[in-house]
Amino acid sequence: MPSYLPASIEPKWQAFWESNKTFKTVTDATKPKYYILDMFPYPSGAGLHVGHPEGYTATDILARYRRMLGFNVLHPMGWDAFGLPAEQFAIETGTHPRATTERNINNFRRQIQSLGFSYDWDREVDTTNPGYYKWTQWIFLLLYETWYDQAGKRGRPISELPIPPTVAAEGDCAVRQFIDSKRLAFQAEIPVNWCQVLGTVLANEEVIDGRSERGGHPVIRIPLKQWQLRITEYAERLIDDLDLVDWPDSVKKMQREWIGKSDGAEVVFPALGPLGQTETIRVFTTRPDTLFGATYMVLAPEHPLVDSLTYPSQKVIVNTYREQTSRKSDLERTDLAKTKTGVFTGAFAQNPVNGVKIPIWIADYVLSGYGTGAIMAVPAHDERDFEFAQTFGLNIVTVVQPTEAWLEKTGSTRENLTEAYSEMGEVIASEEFNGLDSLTCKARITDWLAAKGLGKKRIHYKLRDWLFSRQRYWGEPFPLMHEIDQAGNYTGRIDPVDIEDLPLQLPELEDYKPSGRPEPPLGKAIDWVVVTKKGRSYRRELNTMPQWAGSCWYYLRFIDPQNPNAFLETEEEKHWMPVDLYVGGAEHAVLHLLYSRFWHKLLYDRGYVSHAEPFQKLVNQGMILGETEYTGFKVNGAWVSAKEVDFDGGVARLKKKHIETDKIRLAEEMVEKKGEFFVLREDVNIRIDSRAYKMSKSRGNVINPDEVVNAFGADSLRLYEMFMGPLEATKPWSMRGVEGVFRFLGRVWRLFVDERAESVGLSPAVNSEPAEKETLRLLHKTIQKVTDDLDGMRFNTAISAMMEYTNYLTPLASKPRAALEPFILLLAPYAPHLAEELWSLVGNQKSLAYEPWPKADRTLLVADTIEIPVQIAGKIRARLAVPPGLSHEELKAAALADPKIQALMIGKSIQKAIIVLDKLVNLVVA
RNA sequence: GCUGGAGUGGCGGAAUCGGCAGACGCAUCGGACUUAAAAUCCGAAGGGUGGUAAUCCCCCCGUACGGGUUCAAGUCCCGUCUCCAGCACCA
Repeated sequence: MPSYLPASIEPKWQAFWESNKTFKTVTDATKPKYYILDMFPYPSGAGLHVGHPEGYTATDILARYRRMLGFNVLHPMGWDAFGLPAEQFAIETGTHPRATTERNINNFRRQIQSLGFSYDWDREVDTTNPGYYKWTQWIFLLLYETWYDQAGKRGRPISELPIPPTVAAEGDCAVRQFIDSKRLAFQAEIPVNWCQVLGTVLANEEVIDGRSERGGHPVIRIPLKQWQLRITEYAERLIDDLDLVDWPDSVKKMQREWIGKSDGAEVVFPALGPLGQTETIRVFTTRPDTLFGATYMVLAPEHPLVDSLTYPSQKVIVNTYREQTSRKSDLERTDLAKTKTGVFTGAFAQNPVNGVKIPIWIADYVLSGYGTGAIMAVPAHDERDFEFAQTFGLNIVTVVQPTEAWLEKTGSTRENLTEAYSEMGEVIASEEFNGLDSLTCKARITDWLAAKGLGKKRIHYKLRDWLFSRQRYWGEPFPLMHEIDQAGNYTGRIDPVDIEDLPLQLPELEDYKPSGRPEPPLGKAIDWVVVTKKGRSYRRELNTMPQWAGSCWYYLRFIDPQNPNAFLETEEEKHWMPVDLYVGGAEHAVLHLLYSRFWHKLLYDRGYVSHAEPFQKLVNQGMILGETEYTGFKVNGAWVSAKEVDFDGGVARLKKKHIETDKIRLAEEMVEKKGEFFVLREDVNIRIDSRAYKMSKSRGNVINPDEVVNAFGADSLRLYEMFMGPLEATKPWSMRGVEGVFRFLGRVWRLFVDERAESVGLSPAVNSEPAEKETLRLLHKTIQKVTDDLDGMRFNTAISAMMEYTNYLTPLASKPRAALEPFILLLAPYAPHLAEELWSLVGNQKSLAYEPWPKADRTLLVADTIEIPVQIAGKIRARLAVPPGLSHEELKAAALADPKIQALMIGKSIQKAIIVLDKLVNLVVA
């Protein structure tokens, strides 16, 4: 019985593509290029889950489609294989991370290849391969050898850095320090996020709510000397150049907010210390227009002036407060946001605009890491300051006139606000600035301050420099050496490893466990650490790079993956860049994409790449959830309605009483829908919880693609993932849905193959007779629809169209090749194995991978008759079967000739007739 | 709290520009084929405790909820609710 058996078709064609190098990409300048890229995976030990192939299938379909359209397509795949999980796993199991990484990569490759993606495997890259990380290290050195010219707004070679004469006069050591302080890769002692459990520092971006993004371990702030990358220099361009790319607005917005540009002024407040000394407090404000409303100041508890400004009488209370806050984690500091805390230092500052004396407080709602770590507080116009002023009974002075509507809504008066008025408005109680609108006043007051030397215009960013060093083993070693003198002490001189000595390979280590202290494990590689070069002795830099390093530039290496002499060849770069379409998960909206853009801009400034932005179009695929679960609740064996229960997927508790309830997983047959909710079939008063959850090992709802391929084949998996819904949407898995598309592929198979025959062969119904007019019309309609939907990445509706066409063809006794063969080509990007099999079955020798894409003939799309609904007062009362292309008058006449309409028109007259050609007739009657 | 996105049959979803709501698929039901079952093929189906002898046909209601604009609203406007995601003392 020659039924549709993917298990016999799919491996055959995968082997064919591999041995014929069908998808090997050769740069061809005579064709338009199309670079279509997936976010390469981290090869975890768990293997592929069904979320991975969602994006991969979408890009594969488009890659295959573009090839058929005659594009020179680059579609590569590789591995982001450095990083914490491999190392954690290695530590737990005692296997070397290289071994587990290799095993995981092999498993991922096997799984990905079993899905029939058309990657050019000759271009595979692996970030842990020394041939790859040689160039990661090379780019790091480029950062090290670059300074940012703010005037020219670009990174330039460090050799071009102008040395101020005063520095030059101080000698070589001062010059070296000056240069080091300007490099884009630099060392600084700063408070960093230290994670004890992971034994490493983490970037701000890797810390979520005071815990590590990976593993959720607690993170504390300690000062450490660390390597950083000066991404802040690129802040402005990273914002501005978002205008150049076709990305989802949400991602652009997230990046803009992460960079967090705010425009304002830095203002200087003189303050009187306890010893009679005058200290200068610098604050940053975005609202200099409210300066007259500043009634107190707040320093972050960590602010350097706190000690010298605290009066003896306040010493104890201030020190106690500082100690308390230092013990709080970032998490606790934000969690306790509801009530503001703080203490008075005893000192007063002078408001520079009106000379008023205002008290200086310390409070942990002011962050040491942002702006200057100090603020002028304007309680009338800032919510946080208002709350603080209320708590401690501080003055509130209104300097922007609230609108009447606002005063009424909040029950405030100008003199007595019930909450802060943070809108712009007319400036009042501000002497010479009265009557201006906030925006004008902001500029005027800034100019006024600048003229008096009391302040200046200032732009601040939330973005911090990128903490780039990690105290872990499984990462790229820094290609830097610290000189030591004969006694073994550091001289302060740092030299890069010579380009010809790259890659600087990771040393073999027996024990790569983090020590739990900030000393990196690489220090244990005694022989590796000490180097003598050109008569100088060095100790190597012991930190390794974060996982992001390798993924920052992999899209460039794919263009020229084996090049031993350069990270990529210029002409190749010019041909292929930028990436035309980049598809991946939304979880990389900030981190990976921001870091990559930063590195790309460095390479652009230094002349190694030809575009300012690497990724022209970006699409985030949505998450695939597990199968929908129906959950009922029981207490002491008795059903409880879901409306009585608090349940978010984990523990279920009775509302108010906090009694934990039993959770019962229910089969679909046991529940039914009643109104808005699902209820128990046996007792419709019991409401049931119904939802789909994120796939996770602990929930046990993970779908392994291998199982799906074994049961239904790769084509069914691909097709189902695309048929589920729009690519960007979050959607629940359904194994029955996979079965549905499998049945569809079976129907396609049977269009060609007679299942009742002895062996696989073309069905006798398939013939070379000309196709009927209606068949051709539907074929071309399908071609049109599938093509349009591919261009718009609406894969689900394209598949629907192909299903409809198949449903039309199935009952036909005669199946002309002219109706079938173009259809194989339409299906090919989605179900390539089946399509190749059918293509060869109808007599082709070659793969269809480069067959020209079918073109819709518009002249064949016109139907003989179309149906026109006729409405009376907006309600459909009749349908007309008419030829297309009738005029307004003809349509109106046809509608009025309809017996049903005539019956309804008795005793009525037409007020107005709305006629949309070939669409509808609507009669407004009286 | 702020900022996005979403809410359509039993389920996933479609309706691309304001013009026939529910395409396509799943689940369900009926029929054909079969000794029987599976598979396959053909067909039905939003709801109505509305009219009718009737499965034909007609009528009413229906895109989270309440209003509005329009000849016409899932689609546009105003307000409310719920869910998802991101951000969260950034001065």
